[in-house]
Amino acid sequence: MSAPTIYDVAREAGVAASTVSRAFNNPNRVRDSTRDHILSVAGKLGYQHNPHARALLSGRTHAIGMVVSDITNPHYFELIRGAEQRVKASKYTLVLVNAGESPRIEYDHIRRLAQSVDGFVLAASRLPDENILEFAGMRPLVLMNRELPGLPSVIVDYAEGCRRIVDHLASFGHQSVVYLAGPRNSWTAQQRWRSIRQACEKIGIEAERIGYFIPTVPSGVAAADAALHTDTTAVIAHNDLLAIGVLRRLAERGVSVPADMSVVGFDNIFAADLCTPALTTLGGAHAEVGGAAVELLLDRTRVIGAPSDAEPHLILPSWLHVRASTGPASRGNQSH
Amino acid sequence: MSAPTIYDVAREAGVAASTVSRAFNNPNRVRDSTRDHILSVAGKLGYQHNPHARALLSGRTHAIGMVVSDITNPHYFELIRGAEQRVKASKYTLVLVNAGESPRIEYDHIRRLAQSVDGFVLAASRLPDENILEFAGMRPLVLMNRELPGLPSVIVDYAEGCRRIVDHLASFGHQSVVYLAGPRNSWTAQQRWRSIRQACEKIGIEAERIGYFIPTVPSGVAAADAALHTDTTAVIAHNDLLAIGVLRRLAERGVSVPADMSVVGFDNIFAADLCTPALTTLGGAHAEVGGAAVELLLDRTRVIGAPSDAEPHLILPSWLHVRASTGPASRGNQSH
DNA sequence: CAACTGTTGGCAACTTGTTGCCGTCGTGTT
DNA sequence: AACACGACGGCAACAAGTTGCCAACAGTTG
Repeated sequence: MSAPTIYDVAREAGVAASTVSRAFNNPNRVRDSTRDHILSVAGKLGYQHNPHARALLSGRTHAIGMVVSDITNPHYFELIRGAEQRVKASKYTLVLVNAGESPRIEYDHIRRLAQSVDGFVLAASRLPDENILEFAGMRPLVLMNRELPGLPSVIVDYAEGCRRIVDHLASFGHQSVVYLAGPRNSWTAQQRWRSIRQACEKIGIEAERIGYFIPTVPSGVAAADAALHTDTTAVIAHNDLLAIGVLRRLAERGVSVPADMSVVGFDNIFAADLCTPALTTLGGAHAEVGGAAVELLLDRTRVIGAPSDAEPHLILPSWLHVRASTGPASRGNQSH
Repeated sequence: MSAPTIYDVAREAGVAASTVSRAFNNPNRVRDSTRDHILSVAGKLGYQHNPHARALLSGRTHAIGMVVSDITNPHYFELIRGAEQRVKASKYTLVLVNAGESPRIEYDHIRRLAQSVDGFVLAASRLPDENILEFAGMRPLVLMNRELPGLPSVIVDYAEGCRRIVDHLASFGHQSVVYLAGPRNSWTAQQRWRSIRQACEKIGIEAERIGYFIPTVPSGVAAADAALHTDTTAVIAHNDLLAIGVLRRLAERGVSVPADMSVVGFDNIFAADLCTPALTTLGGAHAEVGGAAVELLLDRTRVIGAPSDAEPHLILPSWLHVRASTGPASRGNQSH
């Protein structure tokens, strides 16, 4: 009726339960012939490890958790795909949890999951540093698109990317840019704003940040309206979803893109190439970020407790996809 | 050092471990004052249940698994969102696993997860009936957008939806439609083709099915090319991703939509409204499907073993979003 | 042939939490 | 005052594995 245990296998194979256990975990502690016999009996009975019993003693669950701040954001697709690809090659299972842009939900989920997985990768976590460090003390943990001293992380090179965006806009004669910021507690939002400002300073154009926006299409309404209150000719939206929302709103309000306003996004999601006008956006090696993060995590679950002195910080390349939403700056667009 | 156990709590509180256990699980088996004392000691020590130890004995894990056939398909967003919403109101955790359109991966994942969750919801499973029944014997299980006699399921009303699509196309004067089918092992693909054919028969227009396509944008190339080999004036793609791929390919080949060819999709994903021309597509109460499936599952994890005689089959409504990709049939488009 | 070494497999203790069963204690009833 | 009963808490067995330690055995060496 219920699932067979090692005891069933042991009885059937005429050995002790401990021998069955060793046949699986410690193959060279049992003779090859015995081991083959046990494995064949186990196969015949359809034996499967009970993950709970195993985890109870060993503390290892052969699962790793991937926490994404919003699973409905297509940006994470490539991250997830890359992570899965890498996990598939190991004996681990990837469990996904969605924080839905809520730090509280993210916190609760991780806390609950902490005892059920061997480690975490956090994608663009919205949690404050203290919380992340708290979890890092419980399980190995790797950050994606977020940095925190002492913890391993893999990020896309947004600093360089922001420079490219600003250079691109400057080359079109724009004298100012507005950054439509992502969530307040998003590390990438901080990072992008800093990089944009620095790049602007360097070449002598104005930079302004507006708001904190939830990076979704509907937020584009508020973001676009706020941008129109300034007299900028170029906006950089925190991500493509927000940028697409901005494009829509601008169209509604009769502002033509890129003639009156240039718009840039981040992530190069699939829809960026579909909207009208097609969106200029910063892409990156997202799948590689996912894969590398899992790679680092698996290293850390094997050898435990290397003190977090010189944890690796991988920075993977980004590149600008220039499409139709950016163009030459208009002169004297004071009237909105 | 390591996490406190009930034994630590018991020692600290001056009671037996069993009393601590009962204080949590069976509150009226211990006196209120004792219970309060235990809970306060537990709080002070930061005690947390070890889910593995608990699961080992009770078999309950307070987690439910949601398996989606391809997490990068935006169609599942609403399903996931609805499911999460409903789960949040319970004490359960939702773990997502992605099958990536591979039945083998789906099978392995479910098999591995089977012992770690209290039940499953399968979204548009690609597994053969036998496998699903096998898993249904192990854990409570609810199907989304798939039907299987004896198992509870929640589906969108694609039958009615297909009728609406066909009526819509017929009202534009189309004399034939081609269905660009989804994966061979997709129940919805079968169901849609059957419904389309019946609807066409009823009103006397031609229906043809082409291929089995992986429902992604890149597959649209092959699908569009195949459609152009016929002399139809209207295609119904298995989902919006495929439809968008078809739109792209048609544009590449200079076929104008909807003048030369009408295109319809399924799911009403967010990009359907962005592409050019905007896509006519069948939407549905997807979030409600997710919520209802979880609801049914939670019912089944509480009361176990009601024999699967009259399991509920919920059918939630669908509706057609008419956009720019459908229009009057062209006359005599024999030349491709 | 005895002593030594290495391989192999079994026993039993251990992981944490749950639960059936039993003893004790206090209160109420007759 | 004796008895009965219910409430409460403890003991110990149990879930399904893992692992330290020991014993048995085979093979090698002196």
